[in-house]
Amino acid sequence: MSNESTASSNFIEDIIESDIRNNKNNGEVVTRFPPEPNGYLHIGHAKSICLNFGLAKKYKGRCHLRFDDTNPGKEDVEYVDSIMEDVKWLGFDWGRHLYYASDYFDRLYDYAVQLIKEGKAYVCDLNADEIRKYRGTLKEPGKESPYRNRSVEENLDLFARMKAGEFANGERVLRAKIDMKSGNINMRDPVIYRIQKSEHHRTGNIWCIYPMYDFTHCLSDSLEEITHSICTLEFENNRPLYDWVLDELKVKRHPQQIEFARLNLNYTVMSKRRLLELVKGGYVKGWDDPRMPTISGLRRRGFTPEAIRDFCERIGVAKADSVVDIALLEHCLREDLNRRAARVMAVLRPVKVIIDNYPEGKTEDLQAENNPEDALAGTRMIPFSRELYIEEEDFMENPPKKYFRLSLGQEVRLKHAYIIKCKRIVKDEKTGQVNELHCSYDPKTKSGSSEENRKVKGTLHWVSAQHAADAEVRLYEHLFSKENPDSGEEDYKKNINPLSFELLTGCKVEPSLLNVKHGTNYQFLRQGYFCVDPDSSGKMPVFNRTVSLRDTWAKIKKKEGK
RNA sequence: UGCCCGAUGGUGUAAUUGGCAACACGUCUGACUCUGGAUCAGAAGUCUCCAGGUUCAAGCCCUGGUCGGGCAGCCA
Repeated sequence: MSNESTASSNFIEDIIESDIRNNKNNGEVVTRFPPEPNGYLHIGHAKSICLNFGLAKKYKGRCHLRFDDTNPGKEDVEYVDSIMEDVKWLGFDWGRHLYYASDYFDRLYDYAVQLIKEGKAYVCDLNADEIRKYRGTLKEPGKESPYRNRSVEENLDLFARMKAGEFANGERVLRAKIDMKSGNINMRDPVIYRIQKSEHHRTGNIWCIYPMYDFTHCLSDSLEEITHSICTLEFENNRPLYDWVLDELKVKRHPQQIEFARLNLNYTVMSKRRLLELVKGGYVKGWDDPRMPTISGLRRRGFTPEAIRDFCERIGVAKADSVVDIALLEHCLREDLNRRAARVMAVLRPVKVIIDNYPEGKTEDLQAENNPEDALAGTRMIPFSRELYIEEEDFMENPPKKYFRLSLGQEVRLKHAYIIKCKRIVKDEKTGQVNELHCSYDPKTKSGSSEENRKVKGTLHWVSAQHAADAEVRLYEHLFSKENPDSGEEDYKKNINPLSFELLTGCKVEPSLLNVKHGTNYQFLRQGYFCVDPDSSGKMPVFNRTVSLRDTWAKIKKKEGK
């Protein structure tokens, strides 16, 4: 596992290295990952997590996990728990540095009082609608609120009464007194506290006023002595406000906010709002639906933390918005799984093969390597007998050229077993469907025996019919059929790929797969990587297709089809 | 005639901070193979958004454009 080290540097590291050279913050590097617990983490968060924890590790600093829980209406412990689980699963450790913005509510309140005392904040009685109107537009400056010049005493009194619960939701807010004519709308006397009489998942009902993001975030960073506060591009316009609050309050540590471009992936949607909608609307089976780009979805799909970290490393960090090709994610996954997943044989769409010249009732145990990429993975025995299953698509009555698989009169090797030749087809009289393939085998061609080293073009996977276990297999593809499903012209939900999920029952797998541990990754030979779903039981193993193998034959077919 | 940010092969990032544009994914060839997997070898593809300027030298600096993104929650 050497997927760190020599990746080329990015502009954030340049800034940090320069800060270290100048002994800024005494050369300390402290970062944080600050999720709001209002949804599940997704691969875009993974980029931020890898960045923040990675930076802390690289520069021997630390990275905090802080829940930005200032909006009780939308937040929930369910999300807190899942976020912690996901960060841990990704392989990061915040140690004792677990924080909640809600832990700072008292201090934040004191800071607000300080601002009021210095005449830099005021209680405003305008309602939300009026505030919007006074704010002006992108092109026109705003107007000052009629409540802007209240006395400090009156502001103090009103703010205390807001806290005491004397007013209804929305009746008053606390605003920073900055500049209603600023070109940056965030600076037009932003609201920093609002009344919200709802129960908070951690502080219960003791607060009925809650601080806004712009006030909370910078001060939380400062309180935790963060040095580099890394966030996504949409907060660029908030940076002047971030700096304003810290400057006016004259805090000891003033972290530097640095923005980077969030991750976008083609064939998927990433916004929390969209993901929530997919879950709540029943378009997927939950936050951990294997088609979701959530960490829990990827985990259930069979992704490994290593693959995700490697991906985050490779995509880099920059300020230009971009869309990463999902093929890169899949590449990282295959690369990791290739060296760790045990090979097994599973027939997804079985067709029966009868080897006429193989003795009835005979069973042989054949040795099979578990992973050709890993000598330490060892071998196992798999049973072979007269009746087998092979993959439906591995036989064609009228094969096109370059078809290396089984057809009438043609030979193929059965992996780890013998070379067989197809002699006769038994079809259903009515449907014409192939029921049985009668073959002969050549006893001299047993795998491992050196006498007969005849080469055949094709090698198939198979399972012994009497020994095979039944299994359920769930096939997944991209959730959306368009590269950019949410481009705006149409409802993104119209672009959901109807083939993104396919359920296969009656699959036949080798007996070693009967009692397997949830989450284990396997490679089904010639098919792809699959992992054991939590729905799996000792009676009926259930596998999710994580990702298919690279398939040159499929590519050839596709090309010729066009 | 608001403010802020960005632009380098198809995609994502680099470029010793001003020195003959590189890496990865993808694509295409070929070799090898008891996985049409993996691996190996190779190829095509960017004259760095445009126009000026500074300089012996510009993807990097300056000026002006063009195009793209973000901002008008009592969300974060």
